[in-house]
Amino acid sequence: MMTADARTPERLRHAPSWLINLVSAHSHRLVAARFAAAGARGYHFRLLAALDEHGPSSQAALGRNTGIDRSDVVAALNELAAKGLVERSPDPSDRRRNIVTLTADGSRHLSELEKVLAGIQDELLAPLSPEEREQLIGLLTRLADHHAKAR
Amino acid sequence: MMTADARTPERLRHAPSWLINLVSAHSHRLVAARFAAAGARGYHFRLLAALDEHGPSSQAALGRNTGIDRSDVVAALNELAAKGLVERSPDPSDRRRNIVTLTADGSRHLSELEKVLAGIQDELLAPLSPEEREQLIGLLTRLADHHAKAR
DNA sequence: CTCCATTCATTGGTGCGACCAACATTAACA
DNA sequence: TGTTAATGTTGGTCGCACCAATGAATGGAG
Repeated sequence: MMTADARTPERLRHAPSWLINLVSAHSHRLVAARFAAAGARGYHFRLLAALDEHGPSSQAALGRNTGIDRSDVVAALNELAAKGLVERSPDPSDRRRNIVTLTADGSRHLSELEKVLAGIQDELLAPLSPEEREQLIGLLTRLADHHAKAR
Repeated sequence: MMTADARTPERLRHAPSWLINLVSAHSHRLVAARFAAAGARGYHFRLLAALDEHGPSSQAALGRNTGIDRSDVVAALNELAAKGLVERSPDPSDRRRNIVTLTADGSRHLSELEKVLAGIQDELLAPLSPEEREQLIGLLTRLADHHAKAR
């Protein structure tokens, strides 16, 4: 389960990497559980969101836009296509590519997942005031941006 | 790879769960890489640290003190024992238990890993000022504690 | 003191996320 | 044209978290 109570080695209690991992693990549990209840997982949401944002895309583009490995994109798309949330068709102008399109069902499913996600944010940040939430988001954004640039 | 650049669906860019995951993924990559270079992984460090802190312990106690599932404790201890970092001996006063002890080598290895970890913290928080680091640690600690109590 | 529930170590799974290597096909370019 | 690069796909690996079941051993309730 992993809590931060007695079960955390003392030297780790204040190590940022540990704290981040703890909170991340918790958020991951929340996401996994709620998404599973909706018949989805993280990769699905990311892909659907990218499709909704950028419109029909090749699989390679999807990988780039979501940070998901090409090979994992294949697997996740198979799952999404099996559920009719997404459609794959060959790109006539480049026969290497598939054009992946969001279906109406996929769109609907994405909205669901968005609601689920919003609920999770609230639960995750429950103990923080609105100002503190802003602070946290700001700090994390800076960390993320910094490390994103670095590679 | 996963950066926060163009490759992040817009609706996720400001979702705390996403940010936390991004930063966590980055920290995880750092930890995994550096620990692997030292021949270890996260579970190893946690177990060694718990042993150093609480002294010789049963495997169940180790699981409790580290938040690692009992079954995973077994596997990780096998690896540590194979490297002579840890020793398993039957508890004479309770024959169900093993008493796990940190060896001198284990102690040395733990110190190494501690240095590695310290370096990672610096790198992870590089873009933040000392005050901001305190802020972040404080906020994360509150989140971790909150969610730890809740279960 | 006996029976039952609990604890313990262990085995063997599952799932998710993140990676990597290799391959055939197709495009782009020098 | 010949070579380099991109694309989709297959088939792995690893780390972390978690679950179910089992046999051995213990402790507590009656």
